[in-house]
Amino acid sequence: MYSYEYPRPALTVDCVIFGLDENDLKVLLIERAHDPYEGCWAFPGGFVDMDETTETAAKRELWEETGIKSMFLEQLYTFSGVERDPRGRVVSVAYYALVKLIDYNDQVRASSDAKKAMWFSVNEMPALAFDHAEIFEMALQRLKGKVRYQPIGFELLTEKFTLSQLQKLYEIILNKELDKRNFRKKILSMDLLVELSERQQGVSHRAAKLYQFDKEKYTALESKGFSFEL
Amino acid sequence: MYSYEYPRPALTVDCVIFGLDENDLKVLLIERAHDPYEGCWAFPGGFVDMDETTETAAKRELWEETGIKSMFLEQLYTFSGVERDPRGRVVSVAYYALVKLIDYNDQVRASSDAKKAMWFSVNEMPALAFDHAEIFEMALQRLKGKVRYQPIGFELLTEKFTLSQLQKLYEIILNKELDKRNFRKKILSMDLLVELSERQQGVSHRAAKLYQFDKEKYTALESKGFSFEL
DNA sequence: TCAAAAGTGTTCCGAATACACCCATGA
DNA sequence: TCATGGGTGTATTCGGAACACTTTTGA
Repeated sequence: MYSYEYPRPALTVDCVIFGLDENDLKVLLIERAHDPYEGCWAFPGGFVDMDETTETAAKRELWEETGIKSMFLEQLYTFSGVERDPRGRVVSVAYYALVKLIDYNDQVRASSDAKKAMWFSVNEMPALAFDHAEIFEMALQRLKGKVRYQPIGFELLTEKFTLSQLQKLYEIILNKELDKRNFRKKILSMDLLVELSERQQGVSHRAAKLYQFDKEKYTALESKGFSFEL
Repeated sequence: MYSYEYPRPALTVDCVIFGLDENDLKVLLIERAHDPYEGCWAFPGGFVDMDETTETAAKRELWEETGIKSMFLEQLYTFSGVERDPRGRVVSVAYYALVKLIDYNDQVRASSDAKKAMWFSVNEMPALAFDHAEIFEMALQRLKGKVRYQPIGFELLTEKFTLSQLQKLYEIILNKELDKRNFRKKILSMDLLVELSERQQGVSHRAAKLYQFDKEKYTALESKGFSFEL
């Protein structure tokens, strides 16, 4: 038992994990096995230990619940509604993460059997536990906003990708169609993509060139006041 | 005494309060009266009560420490470094606020005597307690970023203002000079300002027209997908 | 009459948009 | 040979940036 002179809220983290498949932006949810909200879907999360930051806690939860180790992770917002957890006062620091979905599909599915984790399209979300619907809304808004002026979209793709895949990504996230020629013109003019000598494999049409995002180049440009904007 | 099965970090809020005077963007600091960091300057803040959200707590602290009641207030970031407070584990949710400085100068000064509150130019900051230097940096960056695509700058001015004052505001915050004609053209073309029939008083040169920000109009436009961008 | 800030338009340039056809490949 | 997506250039429009002089007012 731990005693304090004044009462303290419990502190947790919750993670909104975004992944992209062929046609959809998805998030990973976990089915709750216990009350409250038993059977309800919720974002993975848990208590913050005394010797870790909230960010470390978020990474740990992600690892424990999905097997995903390294990814883009950013603090979203701290939710502190007095009644947000029926068990008592719980303040939660929410994070959002971007993962290369296909890389981790198997691990997640493996851990699914134990914990019932599942990817849901952001357009077909089930009812969520606690105030997670609010967290979700904010995470989606943040992603939509951020993707336009920071090259974080690449975190959702594999290392090598075609320009069409990249365009599709933006179309899915921003939820609007983009012109192919204008998109390519703009993205290539930024000089952040490396054209590889490889090409797409096993497609029944002309194979597209593969590209890679050059993070060093981006960091260099950024520090010189360059702004990525789609 | 309050006892828990697992240890819990203490939860606090800290507030970065921005105000604008003639020539400078300023923040309000409080001189610490006790250890740790006695005599050091720090942002106003304190513990979160069990029956209030972090936002409520931030507003309360602001009221207690400065007498300022209503202002723009937004969550900044949650700081959770394990060693950020030498007394033990303390997680702090930081907020930033924008106030019409001249309105509150007196109240703040009144409370100054008791608590030693003082406005510091953001360009002449003293050493800060805890990790408050980090909080400050983030708050300033956030303000600079946000001011460009949301009309929050008006929160720093009085109800009625001249276009030159508004331009000065942006020049101070963004830290660069703007062209007068282009600025006026742009800001007026947004149709968010109401031109009043009044004029400036007591200046020893041609008196400028006074304007007012039309919040209703902005909310209406915003919901129709309008984007404020300077 | 001088100092100090208010107020006002036009030109130029670059970026964003709109738009349609041929090419390569595997089935 | 056909279906499927890959790949490419130009003309137009719109917004941002640069730029200087006249007006008003109180001291």
